[in-house]
Amino acid sequence: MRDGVIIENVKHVLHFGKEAAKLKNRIRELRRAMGLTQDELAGALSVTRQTVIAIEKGTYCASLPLAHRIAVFFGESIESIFIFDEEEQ
Amino acid sequence: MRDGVIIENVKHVLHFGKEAAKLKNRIRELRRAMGLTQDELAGALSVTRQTVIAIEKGTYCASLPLAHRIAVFFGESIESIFIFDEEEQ
DNA sequence: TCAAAATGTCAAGTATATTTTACATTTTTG
DNA sequence: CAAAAATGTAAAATATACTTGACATTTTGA
Repeated sequence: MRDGVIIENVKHVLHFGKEAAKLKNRIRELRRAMGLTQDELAGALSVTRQTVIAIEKGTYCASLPLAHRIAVFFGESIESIFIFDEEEQ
Repeated sequence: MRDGVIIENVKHVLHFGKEAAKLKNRIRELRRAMGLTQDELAGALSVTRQTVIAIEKGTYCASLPLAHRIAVFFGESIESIFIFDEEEQ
């Protein structure tokens, strides 16, 4: 036990976007319609491929700035690309 | 020096939304037009008053789900409430 | 068919958004 | 003017978004 020294080492427990579950999007569909790969889209949006994967899968929500870049890139509005499940009471 | 044990205790350095600088919004204006207090708006949006303050001031960006709730609350689109400075080349 | 390209997964780190608490300043109003 | 209400500020914690790197599986095409 070495002198009673305790080092707490839990940096962050694994999270998984609670909100994201409610938020679907049409990104995969739009990306494929343009014949783009995830990597190419990631480049166009200045994010990593992991981010594209996570957002397409709904693992978590895009930030507002990213949502805007996505909307601009596909020439549509944020609200037409991201579908908010209507149970906001 | 007590036996060479080093406990690093820097949890997180202070950040300040880099993106937020580019993102202005009309929330204060819209809130006042409805005669609402920050606290009342916060309640209506299910966030704290601090969050309303920070977003009105542009300290950081709202998340996409919150941006959506704000848009619904004021009956406008996300893009009409949040103004993205156009230097997204 | 088999190699390359595309997609998926996992883990740990960094960045940013949001909360909580507490107090200070400004604005409103009796 | 003084009290109350509204707004501002600050620090530390938690939640979520995004990155990096490494490797596994699926899909595609010569």
